[in-house]
Amino acid sequence: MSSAWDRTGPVATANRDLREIRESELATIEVPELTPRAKQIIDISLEILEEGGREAVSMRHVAARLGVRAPSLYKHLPDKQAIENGMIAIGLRSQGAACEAGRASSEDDPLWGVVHAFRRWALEHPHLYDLMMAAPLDPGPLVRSAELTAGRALREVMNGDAVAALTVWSFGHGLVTLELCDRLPPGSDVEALWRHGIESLRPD
Amino acid sequence: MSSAWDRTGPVATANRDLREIRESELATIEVPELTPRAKQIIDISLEILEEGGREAVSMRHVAARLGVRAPSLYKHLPDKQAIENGMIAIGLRSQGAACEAGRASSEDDPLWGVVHAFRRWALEHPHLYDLMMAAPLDPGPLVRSAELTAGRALREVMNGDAVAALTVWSFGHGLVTLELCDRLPPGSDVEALWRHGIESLRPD
DNA sequence: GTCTATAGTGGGATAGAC
DNA sequence: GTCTATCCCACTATAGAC
Repeated sequence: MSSAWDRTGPVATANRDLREIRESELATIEVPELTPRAKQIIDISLEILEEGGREAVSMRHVAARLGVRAPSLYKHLPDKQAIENGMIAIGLRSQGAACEAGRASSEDDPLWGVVHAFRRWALEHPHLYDLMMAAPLDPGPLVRSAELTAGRALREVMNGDAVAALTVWSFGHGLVTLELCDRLPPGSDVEALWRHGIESLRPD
Repeated sequence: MSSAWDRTGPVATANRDLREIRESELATIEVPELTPRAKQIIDISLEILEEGGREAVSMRHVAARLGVRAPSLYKHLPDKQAIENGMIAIGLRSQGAACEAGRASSEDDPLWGVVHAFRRWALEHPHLYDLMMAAPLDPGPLVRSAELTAGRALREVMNGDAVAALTVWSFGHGLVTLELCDRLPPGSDVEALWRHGIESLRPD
């Protein structure tokens, strides 16, 4: 069974740029430990989310798939928000790892490697992407450290240029959202949109 | 199902002038009339939405603000989806009108006029923007015609270039969404992000 | 066109027994 | 750690009286 808690390795930082700022914060965060049972509950919730979307995740459904009753969950997690935060943290780390892998596997064009991985991950996890992106993030250490991990590959590949990196992120987030919501005109050449956007925003 | 989609057919829009395609479809759509009472219900729902977000809009709340009971609403509208479609249609038309006004009031740089109006409208109507963009649109004529109206100014200002227009839309939608969800790093120069993105994506 | 009454379904969460 | 029982909440929607 694949561990949803995989992390990406450390990244070398060079100058005083966005990379260094984020890395230094990441180093100060202590992520609280979850019990094995709590992790299991979150993994099961994730399965239900990816199958049925956000509304499918209820304490009753999660408990049922675990073979217990809903009240039992409260012995392991304080409330439903804790489950959601756990799912979001896993999603952010998974997305970050995918982008990092895309960067590493595309040495000649690492930006495109990251972007392609970003898009693929979102299309493969539409409901998790929705959960991750639809609301402000919980400021707690669990989610916060995962958030910093998620953007690492893009920051790296944009050489820590904050404006350039956030601009590419905005474009990619917007386009993948339109794709997921089926909002592009029928017959649109989606690949051409990605190419045009990224080539226009690529740093010189 | 979708009579509006069927009129256009699966046309590849990528290499054609998006203006003509959309305008010709818009001309064929007959928007169904709503009774005055139905319009009033939708307007009240819109007030509640803008104040309290999507979850605040329930048949009970809408009815309460109208001074009636929830079951009475069903004499004027078939179900809750009809209310949501009405709100979405109003939102799309309002956004389109704002962008059109922005274009007209910025003769020297109409693209920037549209983009600025787009951003301002979204920041002023965050919950309505969320409702409009968070899910696939109902294919019926009411929403469909409003959708075509919404993108008119941007299509015009991009000279009907579908790829360029949709790329700018993706960027703008992504960035304004990140703004609304408070997902940009603290201290980000948001204006700089808009400038950098739009100037990079602006057609020559 | 509005009302009362209600069906039917779902949700999060707690208390206390075992 | 799990259970039963329960609370209280919310929601969409329908039937039928007035």
